[in-house]
Amino acid sequence: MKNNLSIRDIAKLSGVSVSTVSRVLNNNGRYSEATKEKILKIAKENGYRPNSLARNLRKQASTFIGIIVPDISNEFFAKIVKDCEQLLFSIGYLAIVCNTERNPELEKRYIEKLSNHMVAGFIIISTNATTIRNLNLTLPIVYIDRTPNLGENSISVSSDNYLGGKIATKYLIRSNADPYMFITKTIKQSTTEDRISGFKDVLIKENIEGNRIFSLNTTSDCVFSDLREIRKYLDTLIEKRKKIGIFAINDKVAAAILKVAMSKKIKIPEELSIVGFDDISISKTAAMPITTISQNTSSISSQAVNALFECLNKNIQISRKIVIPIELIKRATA
Amino acid sequence: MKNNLSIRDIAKLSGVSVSTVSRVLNNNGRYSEATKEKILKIAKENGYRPNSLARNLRKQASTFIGIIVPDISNEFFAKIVKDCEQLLFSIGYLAIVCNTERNPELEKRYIEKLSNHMVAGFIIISTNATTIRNLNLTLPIVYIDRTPNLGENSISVSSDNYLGGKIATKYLIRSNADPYMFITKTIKQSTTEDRISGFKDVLIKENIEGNRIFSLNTTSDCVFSDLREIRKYLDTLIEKRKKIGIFAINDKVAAAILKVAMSKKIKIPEELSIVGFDDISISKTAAMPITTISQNTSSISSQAVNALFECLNKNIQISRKIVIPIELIKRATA
DNA sequence: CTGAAAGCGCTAACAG
DNA sequence: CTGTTAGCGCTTTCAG
Repeated sequence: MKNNLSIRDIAKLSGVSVSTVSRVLNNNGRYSEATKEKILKIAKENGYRPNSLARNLRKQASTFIGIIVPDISNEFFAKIVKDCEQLLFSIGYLAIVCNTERNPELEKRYIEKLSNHMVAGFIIISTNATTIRNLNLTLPIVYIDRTPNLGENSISVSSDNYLGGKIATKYLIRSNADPYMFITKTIKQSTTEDRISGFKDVLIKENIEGNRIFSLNTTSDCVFSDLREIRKYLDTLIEKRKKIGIFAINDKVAAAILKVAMSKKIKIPEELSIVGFDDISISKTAAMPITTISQNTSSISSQAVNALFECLNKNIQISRKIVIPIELIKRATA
Repeated sequence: MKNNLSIRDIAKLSGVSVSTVSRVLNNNGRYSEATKEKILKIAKENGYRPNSLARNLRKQASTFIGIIVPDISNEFFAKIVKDCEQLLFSIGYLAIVCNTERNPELEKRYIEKLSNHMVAGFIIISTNATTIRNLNLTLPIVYIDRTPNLGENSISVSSDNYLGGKIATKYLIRSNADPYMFITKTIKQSTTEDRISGFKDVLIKENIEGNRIFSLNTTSDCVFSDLREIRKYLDTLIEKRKKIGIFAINDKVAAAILKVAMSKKIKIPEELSIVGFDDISISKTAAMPITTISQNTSSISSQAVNALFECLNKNIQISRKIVIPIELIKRATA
């Protein structure tokens, strides 16, 4: 195995000391051009690879970043993880990805394990904040999507969910639709709460009354497995013989509503307008392109990585709340 | 920072030597119950975390596995990466995830970087095999999805794409449809090739003639961005006034065809049958549930992790080709 | 410009 | 049952 060569072997082979080899390999100066050439040549010939573990140990540093995420098979999360990973790699870090399934116990175990001097910092996507607090970590952490209500120093990056909720609702009202919102069963999340707040605040401002939020007894990931509930609610709404406007908590729910509506031959957007949230691919692949509030995932990722990078370099824990603008994407459903 | 305590600090605090602490921490026996209790207590009180980097360095081992994947925002890949990651974690490994975008240069850089004693092995999903060969790695590698034609020892895990192609085609023919296949522009991949072979072989056996493969000038990921080509092909086929059966290279393409067909009011499955491949979520969320060949992603992942684990433990490079059975899932489109 | 030596935190002989 | 010690591969003073 040529791979097992150490810096000492290279030193021996080149007839110099290990420190010289190290200096050459790290471009630390204080060596002659001739030795440099020689060492580099020998290192290359032998396929020398520096042992990053040893280097990290010596430098008391790590080139790993832990990315904690509920589930990368969720497209929205996958995009963010992917972007973060690629940005991290471009600045010399590697991403250790951990799927927690929103299981707080598992999440805790991941974070503990990664804290064992393995990672330089964390990017934590959509977490339950409470589990983190107990670990009294000193590593920099950037939270994405869900903002934990920690008083401590922390960085959070998320879309302007509140404004998104408002814009979607206003748009529905402006197109003369009677606004309703469809949400799913979900653990209390700041993002969802914010979208709902946006919706409610517009209703108040416009003096629209009544309970206009329909809560589906399913999660967003399973919304397609049983459409009967949506069908029932839609029947209720259609009876009113007014143009209906539905703000769906996310694109999956919007797509499910669209599917039911089309099977009922409801005219979209004439009789029913739908606005989703997230702008994931389903809003393009659905039978009709779905109007939605787009989250700028690449901006989220780059802001998160930048903030983390800043912490890492300055070696301080900064406190910052970064809000990423959202955008209404007008397509066919509203 | 309590985190910075080392084993030596714990030793000092407990009034024992480092080796005793090490033995206790690793359950290596040869210590009294009393010292064990004491050390564990002190370690806990001080929030001691063993430095895994140092441990790995000393043991000449790594608890990282590199997962190389084109793109985790592709649902099929995401599922596999997620399953692998979770299985790896359950046996004590952490996954370093690398998105290569099918860029051979980037892929090479990732693999080189990870080879620097950082990872114990690789899971490489859907790669261009040629780039690997040059790196003469000694680490165990499991290939998923795409089987590189390396003569060397290597492990590959993939679905039975050939049989999948055959089953889909036979099913179409048995339901009295005239079989055609829709493929996309893609780099030469063994998986795609196998599905096509399956299709072709059935045609030969059934004495069905003519060029029946329509090649779309797009990639699967972009197939929805311009449906005109599909529309055109569908027009051509429908003119024949026979029941048409389309085997789509994957579910995304199937969903695009379905979308176009529905907008043309073509009766499905009476006039047109569609069978997809992969069984990703779009086949459930589409306007009509799509009949498809299901790839058992969890089986793929577990076989891959098992094989890798075997290599890691026995410290040998085994050679094995694992083929995962596929399954026809009958839904509404065929 | 170069080398010797210390030591990052840990494990594993070996000696007692 | 416990301690001493060497050393994993590397970087980095400190001397020369």
